[in-house]
Amino acid sequence: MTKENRREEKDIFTAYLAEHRLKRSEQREAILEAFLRSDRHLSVDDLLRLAQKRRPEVGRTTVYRTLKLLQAAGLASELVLQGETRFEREHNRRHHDHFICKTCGAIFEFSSDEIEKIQDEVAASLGFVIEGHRHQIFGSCRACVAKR
Amino acid sequence: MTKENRREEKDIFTAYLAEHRLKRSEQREAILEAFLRSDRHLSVDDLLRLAQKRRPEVGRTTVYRTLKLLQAAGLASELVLQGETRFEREHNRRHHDHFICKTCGAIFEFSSDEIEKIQDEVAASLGFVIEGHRHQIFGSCRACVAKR
DNA sequence: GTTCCTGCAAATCCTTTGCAAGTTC
DNA sequence: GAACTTGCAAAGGATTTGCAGGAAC
Repeated sequence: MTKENRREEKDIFTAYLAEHRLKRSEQREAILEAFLRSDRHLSVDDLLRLAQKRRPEVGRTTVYRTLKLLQAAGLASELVLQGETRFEREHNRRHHDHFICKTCGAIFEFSSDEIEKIQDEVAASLGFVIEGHRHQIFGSCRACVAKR
Repeated sequence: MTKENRREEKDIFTAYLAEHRLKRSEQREAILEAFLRSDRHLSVDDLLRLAQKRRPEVGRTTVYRTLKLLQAAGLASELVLQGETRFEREHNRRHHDHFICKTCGAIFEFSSDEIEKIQDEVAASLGFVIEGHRHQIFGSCRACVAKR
């Protein structure tokens, strides 16, 4: 992620804090910075470790609390993959779903307009109004298949 | 679910127990019976309550343990919907995915060969071998939309 | 009789909350 | 200085595990 993009998301966070009469803090900055710099799907522990590299005194509780703020600000979203809770960037990202390699644990993203379209049709035929969805595929990735 | 089908699944469970040198028990029977009689997506508590109607002494621990056995025997599968763990019958059922109404909490099942097909194509184009998937849609169901 | 099951209580794991001390505005 | 934030420790909720007594084979 480029520095300019991080700037944009930091500005959004600053605006979010101001709007809700919340305060900035070294911990929140460190957590957000670590979150933005990583392009992976982070667990709370991952993020705690990354944030602590910068500021060793950051506590796990603060990571949980800051993640809630980031979600409320539209910067992060939570996903549960194979029973594990993880977080990814949300702002300015196209909707996508996930493919998880059960062998190496890698997470890939995919998206298909076609699938979305059919999904909409299926929902419409049942009278449903869609607010969101989650689509996860499990299996083995190219590299792991090749190794066998 | 018909009596004959329940018979079939009970036989499978009996065979599973025999094969693994495990024993039958009143509790396991009561839990399986309750599980099969219900066509809903059950939480552990739901199942505990249902099983206790028949045998009040069934404990929560046994429900957890029996559900593990049912999954291993291919009779039950676990799904996590909106953060809640639930179980549904698995044997002889066509693959399907879930639509969850956020307003009334109802769970509907859907399936689309077209979606599966495109999903396979997407996976193939990335070199993935699919072992399974989970596809959930959230929104409002027909009844809840009509009420507004 | 041996092996497996059960329920309870205790232990775990993950996440949230209460609180006193420290920061930000 | 008032209001917010932090980390710790404690509390919560869901699930698992150790164990002594009971049931199945």
